[in-house]
Amino acid sequence: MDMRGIAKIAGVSSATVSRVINGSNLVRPETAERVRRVLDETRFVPNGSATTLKYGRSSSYGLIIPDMTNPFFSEFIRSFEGILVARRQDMFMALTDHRASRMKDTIHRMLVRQVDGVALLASEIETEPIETLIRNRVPLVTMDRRLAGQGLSDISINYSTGLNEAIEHLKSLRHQKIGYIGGSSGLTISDHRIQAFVKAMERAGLKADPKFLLVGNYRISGGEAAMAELLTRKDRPTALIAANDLTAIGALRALHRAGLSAPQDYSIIGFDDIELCDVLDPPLTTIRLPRHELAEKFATALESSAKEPHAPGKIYNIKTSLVLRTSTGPAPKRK
Amino acid sequence: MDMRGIAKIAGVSSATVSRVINGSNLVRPETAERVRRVLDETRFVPNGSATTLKYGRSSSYGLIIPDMTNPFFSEFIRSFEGILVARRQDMFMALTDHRASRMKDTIHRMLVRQVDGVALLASEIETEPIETLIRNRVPLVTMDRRLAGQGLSDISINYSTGLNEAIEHLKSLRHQKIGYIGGSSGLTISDHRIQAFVKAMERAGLKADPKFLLVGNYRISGGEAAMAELLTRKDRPTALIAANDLTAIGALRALHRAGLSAPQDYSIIGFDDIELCDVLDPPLTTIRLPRHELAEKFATALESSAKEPHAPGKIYNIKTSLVLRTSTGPAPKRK
DNA sequence: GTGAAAGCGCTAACAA
DNA sequence: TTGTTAGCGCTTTCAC
Repeated sequence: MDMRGIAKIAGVSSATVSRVINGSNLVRPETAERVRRVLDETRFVPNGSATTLKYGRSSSYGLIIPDMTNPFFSEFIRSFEGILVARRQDMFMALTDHRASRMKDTIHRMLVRQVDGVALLASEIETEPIETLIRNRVPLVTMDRRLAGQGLSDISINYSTGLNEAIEHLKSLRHQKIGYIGGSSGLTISDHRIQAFVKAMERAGLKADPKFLLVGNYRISGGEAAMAELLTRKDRPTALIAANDLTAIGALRALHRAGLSAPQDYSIIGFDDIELCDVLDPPLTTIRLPRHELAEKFATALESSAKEPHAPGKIYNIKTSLVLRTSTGPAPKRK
Repeated sequence: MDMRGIAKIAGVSSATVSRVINGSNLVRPETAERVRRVLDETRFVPNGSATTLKYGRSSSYGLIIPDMTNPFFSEFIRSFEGILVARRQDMFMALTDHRASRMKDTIHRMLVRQVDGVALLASEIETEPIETLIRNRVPLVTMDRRLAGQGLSDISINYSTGLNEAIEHLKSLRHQKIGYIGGSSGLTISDHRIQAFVKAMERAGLKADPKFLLVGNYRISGGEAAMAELLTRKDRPTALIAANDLTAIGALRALHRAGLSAPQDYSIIGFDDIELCDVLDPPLTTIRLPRHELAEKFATALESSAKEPHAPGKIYNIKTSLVLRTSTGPAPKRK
């Protein structure tokens, strides 16, 4: 059943049916009512691809995520999807599994689908797919690339607010040697995080000892390996900040396996504030990156670029803040 | 740029361009080559909505998930997405947040998008949205409803295999009183699980004491509350099987809070085998529901229904099995 | 206030 | 082997 069918039953033209469906006010109320009744009775479902073809817009957005396994992303998706539904928009989702090579194909598929914009949360980004989007005039919003341009916006993360709080907190607990377990090397987002850490340390008048800057992989395994390696050393920090919560959980595990515990032996601070933090033992002190706000900024940025394709993109900022739980405590008195 | 534009540059008609893109072999190789060069040079992206409109199929599927927070679903999505990508199909994702009321709108949006089928993993299912899909001839695949029909298939879970193993395992550790913490009440999937538990107990010659059949909510909170309540009683089981891993994790937490631990004081078995199980303390013995296989069956079922809309749907079966870790041990000797 | 008709970009039947 | 053309279902001028 199409609009012509509805039109025939209701004794009007398909133009009128279209007007009724789209809430145009140049239809006589009685006519509209008659059409609406037929629409209901037949449970009419319009063909979206015809609308998209005609209209040039699909009212759907593409979402590209590196990794479903990280709860940070699943929690983001939940918020993002909720916001889109409220705006009557749909979501195409694609996963890159951290492989930049997957991106090209993914972007192509989204272009074919005529998405009105793309939210890109993966950090493994090459310039080519981005140029492809720009060339096709499809707005793109990225996370923490700190670059904007025509049809290109970014949600930049202000790590300093949370990190300053975190380091002040540790300092007040008499920690002097504070280490950092970073994310995968080679990603700009990892660079941003570690730079922010070093800067926050300096600001607090502490030394960010290069020996205490370890590398992880944003997963539990990376945090566990880094902490385990650290425990084999003689000279060690008394507190650690991790690049994300999974990394911190890994560090906690390594501690546990070594018969140690937080916060008695080490203070551990994560980053993200995934729901799991609250359920851990000990509950994880962490730097919160507000997911719902992040999702809202993505949606806002996408929509405004989609509406005004010629307006330049913007850089949006999002603050982080410390969430105190019990994985941090006074520095142990050691030799 | 559309196919007509490409055609003009290459000096052919748009039909030929279409043939080249779709790999038709009735194009002279030289012509095809010339067209392909233009396609590359202009980085042509076809308009998928036109194809969908013409063709009546969108090569995309809808996926409806109740809850991103449960890692079981995120792990499923990862597999499912991978399978679809390999088949050059896309995925529309929608979340119901466990509310049946959201389903109607969700299904409607998917119909508008002309999806070729819907994978429905939510358990809160009313008949109306299902009928809507059938009426519109869109194949539907559900999980553990154990119902099939025209355009309707189901992936049924064989709980018995895993549960029998689990209960034999507990029995061999001298557990006699085995309890069960179920999922949300009122869902058929919860009924299937508890019935399978009772049956497996009987099969092992043990009594499934109704007092030891508790209710949870498939989340950590439900498992924790149920276990906490259990601990206030005098007469208690020595082992517990949970309706999913999150429930088991909750039970573990409650134990821990009460100063008890698994497997010394209680043996705990989960269900699903999410990745987290391996990282818990203690690592959780659980009944594995193989996610990748589940995703493959969904994809297979969808594709075969989409290809042959008139063939009747099928019921696919999927087995479960016990994964031994260390949250289970010998029954403690008590009074 | 309503209808007729063109056209969005693609594909497939038919013609050449 | 290639081109012409109709039409998928919708929206939107432009006439009436």
